Amino acid sequence: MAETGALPLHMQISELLIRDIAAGRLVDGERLPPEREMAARHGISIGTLRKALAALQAQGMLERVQGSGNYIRSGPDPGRGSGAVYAFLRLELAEGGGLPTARVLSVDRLPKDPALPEFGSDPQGHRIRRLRFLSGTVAAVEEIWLDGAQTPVLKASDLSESLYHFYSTRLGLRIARAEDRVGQGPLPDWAPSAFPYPPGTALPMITRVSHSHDGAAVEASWTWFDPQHVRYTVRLR
Amino acid sequence: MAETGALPLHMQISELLIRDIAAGRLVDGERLPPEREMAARHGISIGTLRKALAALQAQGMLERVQGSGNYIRSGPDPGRGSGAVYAFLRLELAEGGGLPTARVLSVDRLPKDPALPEFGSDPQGHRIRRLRFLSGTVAAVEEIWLDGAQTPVLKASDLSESLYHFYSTRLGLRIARAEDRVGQGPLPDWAPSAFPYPPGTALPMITRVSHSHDGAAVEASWTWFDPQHVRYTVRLR
DNA sequence: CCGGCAAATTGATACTCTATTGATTTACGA
DNA sequence: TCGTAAATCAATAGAGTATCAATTTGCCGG
Repeated sequence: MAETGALPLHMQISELLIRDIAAGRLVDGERLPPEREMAARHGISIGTLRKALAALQAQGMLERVQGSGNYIRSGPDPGRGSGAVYAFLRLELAEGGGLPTARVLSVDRLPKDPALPEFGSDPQGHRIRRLRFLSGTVAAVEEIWLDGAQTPVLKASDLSESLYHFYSTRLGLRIARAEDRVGQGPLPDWAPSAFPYPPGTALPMITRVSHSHDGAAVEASWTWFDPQHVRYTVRLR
Repeated sequence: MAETGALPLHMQISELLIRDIAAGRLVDGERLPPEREMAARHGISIGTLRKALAALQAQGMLERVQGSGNYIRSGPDPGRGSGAVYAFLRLELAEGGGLPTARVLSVDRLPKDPALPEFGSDPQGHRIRRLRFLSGTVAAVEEIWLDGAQTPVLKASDLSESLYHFYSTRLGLRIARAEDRVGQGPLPDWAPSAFPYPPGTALPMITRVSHSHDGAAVEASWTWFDPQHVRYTVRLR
């Protein structure tokens, strides 16, 4: 097992386990063998193994339960394609599908807009304004508010196409569930001219509240979409 | 090959029961054997079995009645008394919830409207036009088309508040899944004057295709709802 | 039909023992 | 100084066993 001159042992073990998870050999909810056994199998001390496991825990891939064992928590699969990354996106082109991309228009830390539904404990939030595209077609205008308590600073250059992916990998914040209410509302006047309607136009409007896995509401957003080209799509069963 | 450890017994039993429910081997309302018997059968202690049952209870899949027994509760969210009947209804009052009722405006057997999405094999369909209420508030206008092959005759007096319930009990037709696309569209001119918008108003509009449990699309519909008082609500997880 | 009672069943608690991770310390080698 | 090994003890979870409380259901008699 030990390779001289390579990574420290604990990193090698971490990497091994991460690869097993990414490859699907270790799946969400599975329990690892007891530490004593694992250490013996890899020919290393328990302390070293524990250092490796702690690194996985820090990445949210492992839940360690004192007295019970170590459980895989591979939640949003980090190795997967864009499917899981956009698990909560419900906008599609009218003819179906559409590859999502987004252009950030502004990011500001501000007092929360009182018109927003309740979320988070901080009176301030990070306001992100974006233009959403589906396969290059202008699709929607978004105003997203992340609770200020989640991070002191948020910069446009930090953000990735999928905000939820960014939250997960950079802030250690996993969105576990969300609630959407679709109605109608006037397009705001900050909407960019690339969006094909004048401000004030009554458009379909989504109000969303998103919750982390401990149940707390951490994000709220408004989205106005183009009803000529876009549909909010739901598959019910 | 990644090695895994065994899950604790109580988790194994939970998983077994969950799988039995998902596979239909345990159905809604069914009573489990007495705990003493179950524990003996699985070769575990009552305490351990009870821990497994408590987990199912926490997930809303089991109702435990002291002095009586443990009952499967695998239906839709138990919080909604007649929830099963309205499992596919996604309209709620803006402030949440709302008891759904409907008034049938007309029922006709007609050639299918070519603007409809494709469904069913019969060139004719039953067209049902309704006014939807939520807790007495006028909520939406619906035009529903059931494929003509599902029944030769459909009369307004036959229909119940929940069409899907009617389909199931009277036509032996179970709607297993549906697809909704929410956009915007002009209120049709047949809309009743009780609906608080003039015909032609751009309103949120749902286009739905419903499938029976053998996969066939058997019903299509359009719904226009009042964005002042009503929201199309989705809980995502 | 109602009330009482017995039997059956789950709810709750306590105790014991084993397995497992959490935490800390010391020592050694590169 | 960092990585690693090894040891020890603390704390928690899991599992088994036992006992009693509380509730439900069914049966029987008045």
